[in-house]
Amino acid sequence: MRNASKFANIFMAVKKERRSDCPISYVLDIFGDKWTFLVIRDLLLKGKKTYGEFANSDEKIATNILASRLVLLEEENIISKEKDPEKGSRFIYRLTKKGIDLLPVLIEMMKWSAVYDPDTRVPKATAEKARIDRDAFLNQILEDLKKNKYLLA
Amino acid sequence: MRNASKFANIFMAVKKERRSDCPISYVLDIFGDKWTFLVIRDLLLKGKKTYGEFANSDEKIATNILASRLVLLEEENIISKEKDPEKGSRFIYRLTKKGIDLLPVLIEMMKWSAVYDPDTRVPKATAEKARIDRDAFLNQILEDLKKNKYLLA
DNA sequence: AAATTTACTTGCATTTCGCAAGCAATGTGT
DNA sequence: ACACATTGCTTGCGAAATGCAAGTAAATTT
Repeated sequence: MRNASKFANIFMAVKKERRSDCPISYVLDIFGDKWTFLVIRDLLLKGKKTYGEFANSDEKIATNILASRLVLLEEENIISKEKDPEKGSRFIYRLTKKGIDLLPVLIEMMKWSAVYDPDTRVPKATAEKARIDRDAFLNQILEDLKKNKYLLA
Repeated sequence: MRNASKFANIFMAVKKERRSDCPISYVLDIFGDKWTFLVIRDLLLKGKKTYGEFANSDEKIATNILASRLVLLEEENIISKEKDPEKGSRFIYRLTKKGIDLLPVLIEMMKWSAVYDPDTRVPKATAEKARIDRDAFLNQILEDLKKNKYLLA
């Protein structure tokens, strides 16, 4: 099958090949830009669920970028997409287990920013709780997720 | 001081303004690309210390990109740079405390990849240890760092 | 003093981003 | 039934970032 890749390039979306077999690089191959992790944040910590809600984030992601990232995240099985049963013109995006399991990464990012961002908006008490008992903090967020409560909502 | 920013633009490097006050966004404003975290990985987990070593990473970063990222990381006080006392044509890059404190983020990325990358190169035993006792795993890496031993070297 | 090592810089083609506008499907009001 | 709004995208295009190859400069070795 010599020209299999050339064939695929013409007729279908082709997964970019990874740059190395390193686990850090695996994450960056998916999340190595300024936007993709923000979508996860919105889903996990802000309770956003629709295209319009993502598009209205504080950071003002461009709609074409947003659309391409949602496709990528769905292809990677990090999010799923379904029609809103209450409104067919709307779609609900959800995190899969693979997506929810990014929470520890986000929490460590938050902890780092809480320490080193001089203008952090992470409240002292929140930073303390995350630092003192990380697992409890993490489980609290997961519990809240089931109840539609969100840390950064 | 009305035209302070215009003034600064002409005569000096200007920090890009942040997109929001969100702690995740703070991290992404610095690390939101496919390369910057790899430099941290090389310093923290591979024991690389020089420009040439970074440039020879598996992922083959372009030298102009590498140079720009090293400048950025130094500006952010995440790394420091000094002449190699044993060879003046060479520079040694080191992580500051702020840089070393990114280790938890890297570890969580590794853990996630160990679970979800079907071709992960993280050994089962390593993944297990990181999962069962994260703090011990983290401290082990920090101890190893002092002895110039590295997890991914 | 020539050759090599090391750390970059420069020029240029390619890719991605970012903004604004447009479009299609569904939903709503009259 | 028909216009208008909402929602989720797509398209076009200028600007910025990336990626590659080649070049430069300082220190080191031979």
